[in-house]
Amino acid sequence: MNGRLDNTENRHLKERKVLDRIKSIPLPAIRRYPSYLRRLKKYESEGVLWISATTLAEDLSLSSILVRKDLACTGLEGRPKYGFPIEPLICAIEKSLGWDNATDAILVGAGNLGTALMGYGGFTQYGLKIIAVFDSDPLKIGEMIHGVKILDIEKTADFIARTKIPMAVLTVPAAYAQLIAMKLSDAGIKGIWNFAPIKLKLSNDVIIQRVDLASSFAELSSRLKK
Amino acid sequence: MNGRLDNTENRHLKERKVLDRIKSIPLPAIRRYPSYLRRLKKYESEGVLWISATTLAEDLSLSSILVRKDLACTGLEGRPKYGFPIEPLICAIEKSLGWDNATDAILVGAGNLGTALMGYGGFTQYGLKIIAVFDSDPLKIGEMIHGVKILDIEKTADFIARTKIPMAVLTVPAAYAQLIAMKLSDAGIKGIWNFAPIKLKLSNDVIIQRVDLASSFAELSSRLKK
DNA sequence: TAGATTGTTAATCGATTAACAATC
DNA sequence: TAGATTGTTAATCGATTAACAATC
Repeated sequence: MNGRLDNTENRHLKERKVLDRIKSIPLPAIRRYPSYLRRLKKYESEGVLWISATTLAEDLSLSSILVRKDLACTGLEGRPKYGFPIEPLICAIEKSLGWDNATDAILVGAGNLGTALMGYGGFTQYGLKIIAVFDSDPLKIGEMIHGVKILDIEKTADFIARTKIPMAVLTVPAAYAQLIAMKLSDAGIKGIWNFAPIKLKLSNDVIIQRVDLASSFAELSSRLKK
Repeated sequence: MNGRLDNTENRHLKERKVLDRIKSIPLPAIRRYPSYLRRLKKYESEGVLWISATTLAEDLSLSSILVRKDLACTGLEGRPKYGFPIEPLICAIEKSLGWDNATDAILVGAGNLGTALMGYGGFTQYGLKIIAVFDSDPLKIGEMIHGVKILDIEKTADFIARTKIPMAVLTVPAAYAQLIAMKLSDAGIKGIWNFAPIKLKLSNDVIIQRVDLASSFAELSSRLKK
């Protein structure tokens, strides 16, 4: 009886701990997760079943303690001497990222950048599924782009409201980005992955993630200068 | 006499200090510089002559102390009560980034992504000047892309060796990225801005800056999950 | 068992924030 | 002068690294 009670309590404690951990995975770890995933999937495809944080760290030129800490954040426990079972580890990381259930998204702007992203292919691996593409060019509307139909950008708001789609990839020219983003926001979008070289100003309940090429180039320039 | 000696010493000390600062500008500051630049240029175009770190910080939703520290790293001194003179401040930041003299670069891979980047326009603002584009597609070779001629990718190594061009923007498909990067490296390229979703492995004297969309999307996913 | 690898607790490091005297 | 803003020195915070007992 006592044993059973202790067990229940233990399980609750453990669940609590896992929850806390999910909430508090440090951002740098989150950013490293995709590179772990890539590597782990490669091992998996080679038939490897177990991997140690030490090995993974070496392959990615990271410190082994860092990798161990990062993996611990997923809540999966490793086995001393063996490391981590690869398949469950992949699942645990994907779950931590929210990549276990594919996120449906729309892509707005079927120009060169939008087309390039559609062709990237890797997106399905990230649990990102583009279910519709929107553009304003009458020549493009109705065409297919990597298996997805291009729809009239005027119908975007309707589409979002109807499908409750949570995410938009924004690849329109900078000059239109703010206006279109506001329409997306009004229609109820939850997150915007913004590729336009503009800082969007929207209500705080829309999450905006910007791909800032200028920052990236600044880093390259300053490293090159040394 | 004494005064003059002191002056010389002072100047040396100051120069020394500036040098130290250049070497040691923290990376996060470097990454914030482009957003400062954008905003400062906007003020400048509006005819504003002086700006305080406080105002700049408010406009960018940053802490004012952070902005003050970042600006201090450029070596430019502000004036209590007035702030910083805009034009010299822009110059100081550009200099810190190495954006004062335009960096010549080539772009390798004239697909959708490469074309999109050529059309971005903002690049000249970053002191990046694409002077040649290379591709393997015979249909593209000889064509113009945003004012730059597309050359045969086979001629890349020659071109680099001849022009001593320091930087390459790599926008080829993932499958070719490593091979092409190795050729660039052998030809003497100093830095590669890598847009292929692949971690390049090159000798350490080539500086590689990767635009990692997976990391960016991971951040968005995890923020959206909360 | 011995040794490698884990998870955890403590130490270090670097960036951000706070406090405040100097100054225009 | 008074008040805003600077530059600098100290405190806080969070991430990385180090140390080490637990364990397969």
